[in-house]
Amino acid sequence: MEKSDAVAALAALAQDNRLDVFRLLVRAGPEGMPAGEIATALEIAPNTLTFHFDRLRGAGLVTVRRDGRSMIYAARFETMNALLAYLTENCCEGAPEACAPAVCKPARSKRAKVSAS
Amino acid sequence: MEKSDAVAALAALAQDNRLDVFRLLVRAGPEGMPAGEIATALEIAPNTLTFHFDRLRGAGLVTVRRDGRSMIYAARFETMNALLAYLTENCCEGAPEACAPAVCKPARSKRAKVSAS
DNA sequence: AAAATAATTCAACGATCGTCGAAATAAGCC
DNA sequence: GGCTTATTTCGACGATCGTTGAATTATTTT
Repeated sequence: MEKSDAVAALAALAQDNRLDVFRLLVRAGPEGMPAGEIATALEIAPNTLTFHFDRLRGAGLVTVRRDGRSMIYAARFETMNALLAYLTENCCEGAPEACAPAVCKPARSKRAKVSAS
Repeated sequence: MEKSDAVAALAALAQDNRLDVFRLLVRAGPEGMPAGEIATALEIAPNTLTFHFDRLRGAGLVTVRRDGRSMIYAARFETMNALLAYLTENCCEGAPEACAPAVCKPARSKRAKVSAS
């Protein structure tokens, strides 16, 4: 992961609503969650949510697909792991054996009911 | 670590110059580095650097002490580890056994020459 | 005390951020 | 076709961001 990618991912997560959205998507697992459901769960206006999705998507932290009239957003664990790897890598330069790499995996393989925070 | 602390730390790291500063301080180890040395290493104006130090310090990622007319800044590994723990924790809810926690340690115990970038 | 060095403070600036309201687009339902 | 639902687009707004130049404070040196 490049430094600019890391900055983008950090910036994407460095905001209350977006961090909530991402955490919710992580808990929702790889199957993701429709935008409307996220909006009601976190009490964020739909248009504001779109704005945040754009930023998360720009940072590669989220994917979208259409399902009927719903947009299903899902966390990209690959990017999150790359970010964690980048951050730990920086801390361990010169002494890699002292550091434990971080791994981010979905909480559940099957979609599950998730409450807001 | 609280969510607001995590957002603060993420925001502090989500900027090119600040990420560079923090990485440099991590490599410098617990003994830290004088502000002027950082300024020349990264080619950042001293007043601009002060601005970024304030933000890093506000997020608890950095400490300062005075040494003569120099200000010595040092990375706070404790906070960085708390951030990494917070981020991985979010990814592992419901399946903690699937996740490896991240640890951030100083690269060297003794102060060493460090180049920019 | 005067001069030099190291860092901070302050006001200003354009740029980006996060939110809102209103309108537009997209897809399913009658 | 019209009607409803789901989401996005657009323009606007105040707020914060990152940088700069000039002035200031703190400390050491002579």
